[in-house]
Amino acid sequence: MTQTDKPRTLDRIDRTILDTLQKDGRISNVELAKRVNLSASPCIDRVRKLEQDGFIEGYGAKLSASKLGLGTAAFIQVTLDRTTGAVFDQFRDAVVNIPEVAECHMVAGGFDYLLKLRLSSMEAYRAVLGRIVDLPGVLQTHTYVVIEKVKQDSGLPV
Amino acid sequence: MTQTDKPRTLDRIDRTILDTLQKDGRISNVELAKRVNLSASPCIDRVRKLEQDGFIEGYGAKLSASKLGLGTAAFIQVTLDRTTGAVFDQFRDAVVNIPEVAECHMVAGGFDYLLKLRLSSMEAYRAVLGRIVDLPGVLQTHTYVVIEKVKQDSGLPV
DNA sequence: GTTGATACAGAAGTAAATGCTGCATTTTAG
DNA sequence: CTAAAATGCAGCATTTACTTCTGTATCAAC
Repeated sequence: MTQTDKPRTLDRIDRTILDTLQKDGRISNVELAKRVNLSASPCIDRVRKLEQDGFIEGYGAKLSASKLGLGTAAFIQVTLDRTTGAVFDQFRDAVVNIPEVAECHMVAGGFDYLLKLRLSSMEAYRAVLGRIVDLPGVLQTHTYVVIEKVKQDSGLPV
Repeated sequence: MTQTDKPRTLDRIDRTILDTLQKDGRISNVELAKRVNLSASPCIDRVRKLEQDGFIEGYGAKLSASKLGLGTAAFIQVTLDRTTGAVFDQFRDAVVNIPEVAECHMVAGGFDYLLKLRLSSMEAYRAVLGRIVDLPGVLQTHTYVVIEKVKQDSGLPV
C-alpha cells in the first residue's frame, strides 16, 4: 500500500493546467486561470491538488547549457563485470556523485548502464571518461558524442 | 558571428539565482530575493537580464511520468541507410512528430540517432517501434529498455 | 577631483494571492 | 422521483507581492 497510482481522474481543465504549467511554469495564478477559463480561486485549488497528488513534482527554470559552458553532450554505454552483486550498488553510488553525469539509466539489452553527460569540451570528456572507466566493476564503455540535438521535450522526467 | 557566448560574466548572486530558480522555479520574486540576500527590485532586474541574455530559456512544471501513465522509458539506436543526403532530413522531420519520442540526438560513433522514448507500456512500445522502423531510410534499430532511473538532473537541456 | 555608470535599498501605487461566503449543479440515499 | 449532501465555481475583501520611481553609494575612467 505504498504506491499504485490512486484512482484520480484528470478532467479537461486539469490537463490544460498541467500542459500550461509545463510550458510556462512561472505565470501568475490569475494568468493561468484566464488561460484555462476559470476564476482565480478554483484554479489555484486545482493546482494545489495536483501538487499534493503528485502529478506536479516541482517547478524549475530551463537554463541554457551552451550559455553556461556546457554545450557538449555525450552518451556512454557502460558494461559491468557482474561477478558480484555489490558491483551494481558501488557503481551507482559512484556515478551519481559525478556532476557531469546528467542522467544514468540501468537498461536491459546488451550493456548495463546508459549515461548522459553534459560537458564543456572534449577535454572535459576525457577527464570524466577516465573517472568512469576507473570505477569499480567497469568492464568496458562505448561513447557516442552528440552532434546535434534534434528534439528535446521538457517537463516529464525519465 | 551567430553565437559564441557573449562575454557576460555571472557573479555569485547570478549563479545563486540560477541555482535557486532551477530547483524552485515558481517561488515569488520576494522569496527569491530573500534567498539571495537582495531586495526585490535588484533581484527581478537580474532575473530579467538573465532571461534576456538567454541564460534562462523558460520555466516549466516537472510532471510525474508515472502518475500520467508514462512510466516506461526506452532508448532506441537508429542506423540510417545513407545513400542520399535527404534521408537525414526526412527522418528528423518524421521523428519530431512522434509524441512518444521525448528526445532525439544525432550522434557520432557506430549508429546515427539515439532516441529516448516515454511510454505507457510495452504494447505502446511495439506500436511506436513499428512507426520508427517504417520511416524512410531506417536501416536497423536496437532498443534498450530502461529498468531503473539511477540519476536524473533537471534544468539543463541536452 | 570630477564625471559617468552601475547596483542597490526604500517607498508608493498597482496587481495578484488567499480565504471566505453564497449559489448552482451534480450525486447519493431514501 | 424527491430531498439532502457534496462538489465546484464566482465574487468579494484582506493580505501579500509586484512594479516603477527616486535617491544614494560604489567604482572606474579621465
